[in-house]
Amino acid sequence: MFRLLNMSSVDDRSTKARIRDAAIEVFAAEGGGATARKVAEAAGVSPALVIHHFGSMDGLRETCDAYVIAAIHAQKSEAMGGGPGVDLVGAIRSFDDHHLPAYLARMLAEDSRASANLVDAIVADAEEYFEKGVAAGSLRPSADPAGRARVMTLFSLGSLVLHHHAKRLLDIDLTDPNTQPADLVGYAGPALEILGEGIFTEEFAAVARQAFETVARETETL
Amino acid sequence: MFRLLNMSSVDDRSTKARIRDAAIEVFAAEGGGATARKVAEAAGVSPALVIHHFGSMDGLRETCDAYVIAAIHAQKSEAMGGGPGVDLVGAIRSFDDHHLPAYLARMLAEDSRASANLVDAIVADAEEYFEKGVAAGSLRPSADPAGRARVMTLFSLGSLVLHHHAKRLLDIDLTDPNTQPADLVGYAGPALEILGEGIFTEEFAAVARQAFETVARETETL
DNA sequence: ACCAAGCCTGAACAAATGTTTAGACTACTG
DNA sequence: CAGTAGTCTAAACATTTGTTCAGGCTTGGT
Repeated sequence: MFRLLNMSSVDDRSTKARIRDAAIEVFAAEGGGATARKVAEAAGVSPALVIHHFGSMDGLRETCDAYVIAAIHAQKSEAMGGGPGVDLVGAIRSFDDHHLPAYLARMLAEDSRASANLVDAIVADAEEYFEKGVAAGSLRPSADPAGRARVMTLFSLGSLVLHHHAKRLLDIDLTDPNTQPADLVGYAGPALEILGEGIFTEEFAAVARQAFETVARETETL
Repeated sequence: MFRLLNMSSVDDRSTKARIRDAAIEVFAAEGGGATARKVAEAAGVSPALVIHHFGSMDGLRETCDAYVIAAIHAQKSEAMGGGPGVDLVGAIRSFDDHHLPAYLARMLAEDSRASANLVDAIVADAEEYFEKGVAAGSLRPSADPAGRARVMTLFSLGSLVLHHHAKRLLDIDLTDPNTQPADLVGYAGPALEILGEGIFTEEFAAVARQAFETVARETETL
């Protein structure tokens, strides 16, 4: 009854979009425990309408997945433009919607095709960007550029997935777009140190690498 | 009916232990979608018995959490003895039970008190071990030892949580205890490079650090 | 041989789930 | 104004969930 009033003055999103956003919020908060009724309540509609618009809960899930993936791809080019380039978490954090990074964190921890495709795309971007970094002289060349990009992506996204622990350990909310750079000191400081000079001494790194290669070769010939 | 025969010749675990192990397997595979009936089927018992032994599904979950935590603490001292020390994933991978690392990965992604306590304990160990590494000359000293240990733990555990992606990207199963060192080349190689010398060039690391500190200080004084 | 105790199951239960149905209300179209 | 399409809800549906109940089977003690 107040639909027109509400839509024009308060919320210009379509009902379908409002349900989708509510679903992202609920999925982010409750994970697998999200139900059609919880989503409906969060969106202020009936459970039946949720199904009506998305066919099924699986359909809703797929829509949410596709939406966050699209949002990431839209943000990507912008995020890739400035900054140090390796600050993947920072790029993800800079979404308009607060609940999107948390949804993404849940999504990454699952073994779905959607998350696989997304990670593959992120890795491809990282690889390309690392290449530019090397050419520009900001990144060291690597003996295995593709592998380095992959492992670095695992590190970065892993931190995002563990954002609850990051919050507790470092008092930093990696999913909050309102976090200021100053608040990131606890994470960015050590990360910058690790990625700037490593953590191994040169002697130990050499020894470890050699030991590793030896073991690898031994096992290979078995 | 064949209970005694089975127990003595094939499986000497108590029925309760068998249910617990089956539960770990199901939880690891299905996550939140694990049900009492699936656990019962995996254990070869009735759903009623699952509840009889553990009171409720929550009770079963708590028992499983406590069990893997105990297993980790038991493994810890052994794992800390040899190896490079930073190879947290390797230590976790070396469990007897194949499904334990996968269960752990699921557990870490959740915001439970059990996972918080576990991560805190792992961080404490890492901190202590890093200290020894610095003293022994294998690890560089850090401007923020505690922070470095925390961020490194996030990197390591994050890779474990994302083991599905690691498997796809690097063809490595971080949860499989049977993985040979040679199979880890794709992960350990880049990781060793990153942690050995960093990824930033010295010039860029200096610039980034300075830029970061400036921004942090600016925001602070606002 | 009897009894008590523990292990275990099949059947049933209430609650919650995703989904369907029937219909009310609104808005646009001829 | 009639009608048609779209939006939305209340109620009901079948299914699945965790859990309970009553009782059968085996074991061990006396």
